Amino acid sequence: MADTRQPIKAVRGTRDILPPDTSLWQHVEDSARRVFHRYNFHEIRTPIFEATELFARGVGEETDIVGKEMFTWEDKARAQSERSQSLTLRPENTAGVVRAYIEHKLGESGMLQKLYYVGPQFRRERPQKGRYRQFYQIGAEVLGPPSAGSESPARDAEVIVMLADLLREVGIQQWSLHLNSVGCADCRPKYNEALRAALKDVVHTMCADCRRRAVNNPLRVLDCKVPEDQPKIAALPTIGQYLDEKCRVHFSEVKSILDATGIRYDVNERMVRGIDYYTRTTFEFSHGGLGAQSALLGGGRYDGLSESLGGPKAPGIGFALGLDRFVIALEAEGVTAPATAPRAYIAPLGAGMNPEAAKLAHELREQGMAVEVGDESFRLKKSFESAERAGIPFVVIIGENEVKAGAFAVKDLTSGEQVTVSRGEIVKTLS
RNA sequence: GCGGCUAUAGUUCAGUGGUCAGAACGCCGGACUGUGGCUCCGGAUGUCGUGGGUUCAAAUCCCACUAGCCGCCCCA
Repeated sequence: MADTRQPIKAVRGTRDILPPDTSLWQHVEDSARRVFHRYNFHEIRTPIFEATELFARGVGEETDIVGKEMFTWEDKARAQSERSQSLTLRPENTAGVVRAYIEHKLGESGMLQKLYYVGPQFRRERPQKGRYRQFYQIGAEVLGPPSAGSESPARDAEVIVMLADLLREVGIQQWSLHLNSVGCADCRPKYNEALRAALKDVVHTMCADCRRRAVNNPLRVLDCKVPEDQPKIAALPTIGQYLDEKCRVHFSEVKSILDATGIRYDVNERMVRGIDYYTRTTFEFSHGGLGAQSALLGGGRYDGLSESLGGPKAPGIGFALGLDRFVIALEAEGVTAPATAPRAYIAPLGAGMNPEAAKLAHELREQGMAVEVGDESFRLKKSFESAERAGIPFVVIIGENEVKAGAFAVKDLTSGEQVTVSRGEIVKTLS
């Protein structure tokens, strides 16, 4: 038997989010839902765990996420009717959404699907500020058959504009948008080849990290922060030079729409994304003051994902926003959630007054008013202090005098004024 | 997964070998027996992260573990 005095703690990389922090989280979630609905997005809820195969095929076998960061277990068969299978806590939600799109044949409607989700994701990384093993994302996906317009650069731009709206709505001001195109299945391999060829000549003069990246993932070399390497990196070929005609046109139309809507962005040809499925447009909104985890949200187009999961052709674009980091950014900018306190504190005074207080509280709550109730054992001073501390503007006293008179004493804590009102007038007095 | 820093009251922290571990804020009680904010008085804060070791003696030194933070990798 374990020592029962030893309290059990939240496991590494997980945490509790408590009030009043939760109200800031709700502020972000409520804002997101509001903004998304303006853009005609609808919520989808997919399972928190899926077949491991989904992420292996969707996110990419070679990615860090799939290679070393997934919570995976073998779910053993316990009955003849069950089969054993490998399951994984979702490390991201796009694969699950596309799986659902395919499974429910949403493309058959011929309509563009505009879906958003809110929920926990799981990655087994080293925890840090703004990086947790259970973290929360808000994301959205636009996908559908090409005939529904899913391939249009207008979709890319609309998603990005929506995010700028969300940032404004929520109150984040110090953001920057980084934009890139990573090309398609035709032109990206050509760029990769060119990059490898160029690196062959200079990589031996670069830092140890770069020498390793040049072999594993040449695109990552572009991310290097070592000052001495910068001139060499600047001389490497850029993806822009290798985009084919269609990709180039697509990218320039995305930019035109952003220009038309007044969204500021930097084209960053060195921006590399960690998930295999991205094609053409990729983007990232970042925020200062987040330290090593500066990315607030990121996304991009994934024209081949549905097919790689065995589905129909269904080009799409989406993003994921890290709520944990988003909230840190909000705090850094001093954004606070609108305060919510009950309207009145009902203070029963003296033995036998609890039922009277409960009766009044119930009547007020039935009419939609939020109220808090003290206890007949409290001295009045304690009731007033409790109301004061909770930010409740009115105290309603119910004692012997009030019951005899058939009225309540109502004190406005802001003005200090106290009046006596009948049961029938109390709602008006408190409103 | 790698490197570094850290862990003492609810919170922010002081305390680097020697009576029973401290401050501020917060909390509780009283002055004020049915009236908050200000003031004054009093009180409790705690297996000093966990487990070992060294020592006559450990919050303090050593080791391991756990957790957090910073950076790397990577990423939301």
